[in-house]
Amino acid sequence: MGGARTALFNWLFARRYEGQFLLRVEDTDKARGTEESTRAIFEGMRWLGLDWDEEVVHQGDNVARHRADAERMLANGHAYRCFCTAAELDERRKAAEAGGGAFKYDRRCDRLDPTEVQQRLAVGAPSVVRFRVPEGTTGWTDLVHGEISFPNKDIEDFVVLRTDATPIYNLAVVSDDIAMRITVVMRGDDHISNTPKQVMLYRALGAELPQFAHLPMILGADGKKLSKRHGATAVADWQHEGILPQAMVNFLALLGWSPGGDFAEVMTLDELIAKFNADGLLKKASIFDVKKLEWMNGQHLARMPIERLEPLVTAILLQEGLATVPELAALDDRYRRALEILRTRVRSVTDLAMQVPTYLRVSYDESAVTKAWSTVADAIHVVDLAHETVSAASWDPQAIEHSLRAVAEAQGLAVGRVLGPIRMALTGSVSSPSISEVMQILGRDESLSRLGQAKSFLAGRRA
RNA sequence: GGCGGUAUCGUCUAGGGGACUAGGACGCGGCCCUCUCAAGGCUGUAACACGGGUUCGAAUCCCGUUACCGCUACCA
Repeated sequence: MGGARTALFNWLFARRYEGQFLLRVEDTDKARGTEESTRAIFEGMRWLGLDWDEEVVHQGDNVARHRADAERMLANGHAYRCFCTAAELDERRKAAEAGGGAFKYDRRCDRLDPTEVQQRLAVGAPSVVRFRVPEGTTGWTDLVHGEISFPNKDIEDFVVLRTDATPIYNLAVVSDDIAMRITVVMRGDDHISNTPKQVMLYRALGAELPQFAHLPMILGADGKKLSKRHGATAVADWQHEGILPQAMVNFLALLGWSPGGDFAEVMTLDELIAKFNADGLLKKASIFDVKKLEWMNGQHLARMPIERLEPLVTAILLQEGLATVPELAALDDRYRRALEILRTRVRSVTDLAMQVPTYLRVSYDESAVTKAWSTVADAIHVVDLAHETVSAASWDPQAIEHSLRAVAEAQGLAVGRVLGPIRMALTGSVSSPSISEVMQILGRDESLSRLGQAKSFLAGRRA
């Protein structure tokens, strides 16, 4: 989710200011990224509607340039060869920490005589390339945080090229950003401490600095960084929960960004693009509030064009085996009418789909039966009454409902005592849209048939 | 440990020295509407982390403390 939010902000920023949004897979560390996870990222972005300009760049394809950049720094004095092995460094680190101090590389290889370096290289001694951190302080103006600076003395000479000549993240990123002519870098604020190193690399490589914007993290309900433990953490998980992409985008956009002042929280993508600005970027980490996401989803569910909602519901219905194509076709325009009256009653597309089968067939849930038809004799009486009314009258659900109410009043019964049992007969449930709406969608024949079915069921109960 | 970042209702936030008895949204409670369930309307609950300054005046500026997070790798 954090990655999705970061991508969204980059995308919104690019779209708002008519820039370009570029996607790069940072796979420097072969052990990390798998093909599957990058595919999940692409799919998640597509689902959210975040399209990118230009072809995806794979960092791994640019290793030659990363090396060349390291060589350049070696040549212009911004970097040097270091022959200390990882094991040696480890030992020194441990020793320093045991003494209560912090370890910092002592630059001993920087003091090596040039001929000594040549000799070692000649005999094939393994080495890494280290960046020579200059004196002074390094800072930048962050779009989110304003001025940030670090004393260089707190930064050790860091490795930029490994023993196997593969680049370290910080070098690869800077090298690629320069090559791709990146002007704005928006990323998680866990990168703030990396930034001074990158700033130094830009300078050593003779490149202009991009603008940096460090976005706050997204946390789980417990205030800890979002992880698998928090349940649905991947974009696809929410898709399967029945969350709409536009709701997700809307929700995510408001996590760490605010248009400021009084504003309506439910916004379309276009509205978000129009309002998005760097000023509204917030500094504080925020907690992923599932309840609010669900509310937001309900809002979008109720507002989106019905013709876009329908196919989403159909897909779930078919996939879950809750309905068949002929069944839905038989419903005809009553399908959309059903969706129309149901959409304000649910908060997810899946919940909406679950409601549809009621208009295809009835089934009685035992607990609903005991609740709605608690007294069998009364239930029979009411259902029978309804059956008579429906069959006698001309088909006008509204009028029928009115006459049922009239009957209830005449007999001194609360309206609910009459419509409740009928609702059960019609929908097999204790809750539904209004009786006349339900009858409208079911139609006269189906309504009659369900009333009849309820009569015989209740007769069986009495016996 | 060092360095860096953050700190307003439970949550997301408005606020950028007086307009703040701190506003909105989600959630939660109540009321209205109502055949049920929702939706909708009205309403209640609830916060400036703490301590010092600066100032006539501080949620807003400065300093410190605390808490949380990040970096401190031949991870990204």
